[in-house]
Amino acid sequence: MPIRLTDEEQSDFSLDDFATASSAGTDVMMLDGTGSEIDEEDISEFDELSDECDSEQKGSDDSMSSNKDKQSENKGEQEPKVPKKRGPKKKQMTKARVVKLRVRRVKANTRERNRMHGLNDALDELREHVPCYSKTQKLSKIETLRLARNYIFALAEILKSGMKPDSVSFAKALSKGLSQNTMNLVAGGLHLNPRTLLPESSFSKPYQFYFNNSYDLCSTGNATVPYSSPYQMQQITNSYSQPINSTQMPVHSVPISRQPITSCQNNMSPIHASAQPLSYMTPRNNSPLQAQTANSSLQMEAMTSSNFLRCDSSVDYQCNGLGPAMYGNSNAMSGPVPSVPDCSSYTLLEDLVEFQADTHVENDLAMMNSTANLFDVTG
DNA sequence: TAGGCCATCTGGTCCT
DNA sequence: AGGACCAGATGGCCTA
Repeated sequence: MPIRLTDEEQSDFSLDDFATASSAGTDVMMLDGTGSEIDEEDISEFDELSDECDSEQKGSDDSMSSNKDKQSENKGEQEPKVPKKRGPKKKQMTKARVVKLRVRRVKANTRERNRMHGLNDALDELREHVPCYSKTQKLSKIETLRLARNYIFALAEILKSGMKPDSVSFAKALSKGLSQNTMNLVAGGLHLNPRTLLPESSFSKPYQFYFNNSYDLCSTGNATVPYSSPYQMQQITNSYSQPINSTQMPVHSVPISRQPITSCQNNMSPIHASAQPLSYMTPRNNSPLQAQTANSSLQMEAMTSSNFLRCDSSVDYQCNGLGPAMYGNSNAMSGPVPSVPDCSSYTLLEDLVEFQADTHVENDLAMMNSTANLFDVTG
């Protein structure tokens, strides 16, 4: 039922009343002296109208038309004649028109507010589907979008390469271009020491030691024994992000993962044996040796840090039957590990996303396991 | 206290 | 014509 306002009633109808009626979906109709509805006017006159409103509020008793007349008279005395503006003649401003345009503006504001709420709702939904989801510490809008972009890239790379990245590389891929705070969240979500995501220049001395000494750890789980076998290096193009400038190397070398993805259910033979390693696994602007040693030191840091859990452990725990004890960290996993669906059935990115949506998580452990499951993708 | 983030208002433009 | 969309402006809140 629309609200019908006569000329007198319009002046008593406050903006709050308009807002209330508008948000309630109630139409407010303006009636002229004869009781018929007033047509809406050209909104381009709103500035002029506002000025007139202001002058009205200042207590001028003069009518608007006489005000205009006075203004034009003054102009005529002081300034040379200005050629008339083209276009339709502006209609005379009346109180009803002021109110009417105001109503239109209030309606538009309400629509805009609702539109932004819809946008924010969608963003909230997106927040729930990227790593590091937390109800208490929400990611900002821009960080959410960046993280989602990184996440999509990372998952796409996994699907493309069929190779399982270690958690540090995965975390670094997710953290590209994010603020330090969000980086910390990413690291926390993957149960890594946030320092592992710092650029190597900011490593403290012990980390620099690892960086300078090319340790490599066997990813089968024993954190105390350096992996001694030489491994292959391969030149790849970093397609994950554009180099900052052309003088910085667009080509990186990374070690090929020695642990191809295996089937969750039956430990089938390694797949994608000839697959390309993940291009985003390499720290940017590193020499091949730096890439190798930095990656190793990061793995060392991740595996030896007693306060942080490697995400890999849950992957292997669930998919290869390896328990967390294999990582020499008895505190690594606490409580029951949620059951894992058949990872071998997740062959498409959509399935991955759907899987994570279905397994919407409420806490870090569940989130970690859910994310960890995404490592295990079969072609 | 400066800076980041956010919600809201606003007017312009585009689309249906 | 009306609504959707966009970007600028503004003020409030929070945090380092």
